[in-house]
Amino acid sequence: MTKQQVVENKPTLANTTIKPVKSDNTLTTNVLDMLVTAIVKGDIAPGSKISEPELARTYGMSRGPLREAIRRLEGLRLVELKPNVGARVVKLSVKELIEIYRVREALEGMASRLAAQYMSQEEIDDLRNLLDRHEESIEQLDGLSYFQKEGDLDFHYRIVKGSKNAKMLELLGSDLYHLVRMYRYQFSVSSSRPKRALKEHRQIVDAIESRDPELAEILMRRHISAARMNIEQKLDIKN
Amino acid sequence: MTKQQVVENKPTLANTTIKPVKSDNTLTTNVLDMLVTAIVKGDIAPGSKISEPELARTYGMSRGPLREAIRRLEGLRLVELKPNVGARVVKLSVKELIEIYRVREALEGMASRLAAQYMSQEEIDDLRNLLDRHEESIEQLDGLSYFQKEGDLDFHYRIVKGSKNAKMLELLGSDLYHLVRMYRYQFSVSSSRPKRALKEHRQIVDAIESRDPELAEILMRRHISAARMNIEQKLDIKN
DNA sequence: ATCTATAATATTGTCGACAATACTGGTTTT
DNA sequence: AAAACCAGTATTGTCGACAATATTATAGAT
Repeated sequence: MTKQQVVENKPTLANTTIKPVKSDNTLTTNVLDMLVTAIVKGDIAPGSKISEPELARTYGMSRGPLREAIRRLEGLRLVELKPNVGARVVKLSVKELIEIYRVREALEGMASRLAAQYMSQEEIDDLRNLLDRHEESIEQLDGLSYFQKEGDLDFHYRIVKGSKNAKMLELLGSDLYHLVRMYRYQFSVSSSRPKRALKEHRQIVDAIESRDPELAEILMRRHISAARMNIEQKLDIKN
Repeated sequence: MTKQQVVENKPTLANTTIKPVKSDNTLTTNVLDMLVTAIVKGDIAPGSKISEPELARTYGMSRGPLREAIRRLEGLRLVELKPNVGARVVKLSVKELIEIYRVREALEGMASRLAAQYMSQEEIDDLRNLLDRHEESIEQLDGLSYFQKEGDLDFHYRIVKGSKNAKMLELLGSDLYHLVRMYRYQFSVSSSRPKRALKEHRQIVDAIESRDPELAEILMRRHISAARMNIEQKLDIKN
């Protein structure tokens, strides 16, 4: 009888969208996971320095694997490395956040276009279910924070997956969404018009189900563009 | 008196567009640069396994820094890591290449749009000079290989830089262009209609100089889309 | 002879120690 | 008092050795 992992199937935890729940047994990957969530949730402050000796003591391991994990964090754009000095957690300015939204507009617009061609009917149905659950969450305000923090990205992630373009999934999943989530935790984004957003989500799904790539792309671009302008307007004063 | 490694300063030609020629004195970054060019140029075969002991012997260093470099290579998507097994050089299928071109279409389309807004007149002039040089290269066939292998990406890189969007530059520069170059070396891409491409490049610059974001995006998307279809047509048979 | 199981080998994972560089505080100089 | 210099300390960079895992080779069974 092997160590058959019973991976629980609850598909709504915070990190399900980003990485599968397999707990690797190498120290590097373990500490990497921990550091990712710690950084995204702000437990390690943005802009703060990452001390190898301190972390090694904290996690009870040697510096070797830790350093490797840090090099991987750099690949995820969550820390910045300076030779002979060390790693600092990225501190995202509003300017950078805006940049990310421009990238998302381009990338997810294309993803929607492709999803309109390649997404299966089953995936579309699932997506509609997801949106129904989001609607409930919005009605009763308790689940509201979930929807805003993670649920929204869930939707976007599924569209990208529906594009069947692995490279796009990789770029968004491992480079950008981490940063977006980090931002949301950091500024504890109050709400960017949840009902309006939900409506836009539904329109996008409609376009996809109609197999209208052109429209799907346009709607997604508008949707993300609107979110960007919302941020600009809300945060333009404090750099 | 310690074993002060004298690292030679050869400014690895191929990667000039991508990263500035600062020769860091840390072993990890040095070997990283070497490995990047070795992989991109195919000196290390696609799909082949990366042996830590072997490379350590080759470069005369210990496995520690080497492992860190490999972790960074993973961030650049040039190798794939499997725990307890090791790293393999990515082997790009035509399918993945097509995916990359779809991503480029989206991303660089947006980059062109932004460049039409933010590129300085000086940058535009430089760009025109670059295209003139490309034209010469095409006339006399000797420089032709340069234009096709590196010059083309030079053009695209400058557009992206002109967008003033650091995140986009990061994604394209460190994630995608390496792979595109790798592909070109690998398949020694005979030529994708150099004269036609040059003409399209000029049209794009025109649109940027006219400060017409809409048109700049459309032209760039068409340009990349055409390149993609060219590849599809040329390579669709063999997987 | 093919397949399975076990042993030998090689490779990856991890650790602690030392060297090289950056940072900190205090002293000296103007 | 401000700036420059210097010593002491802490952190990062590198190394070689050992442990854990995977791969290969050998031996045995059907």
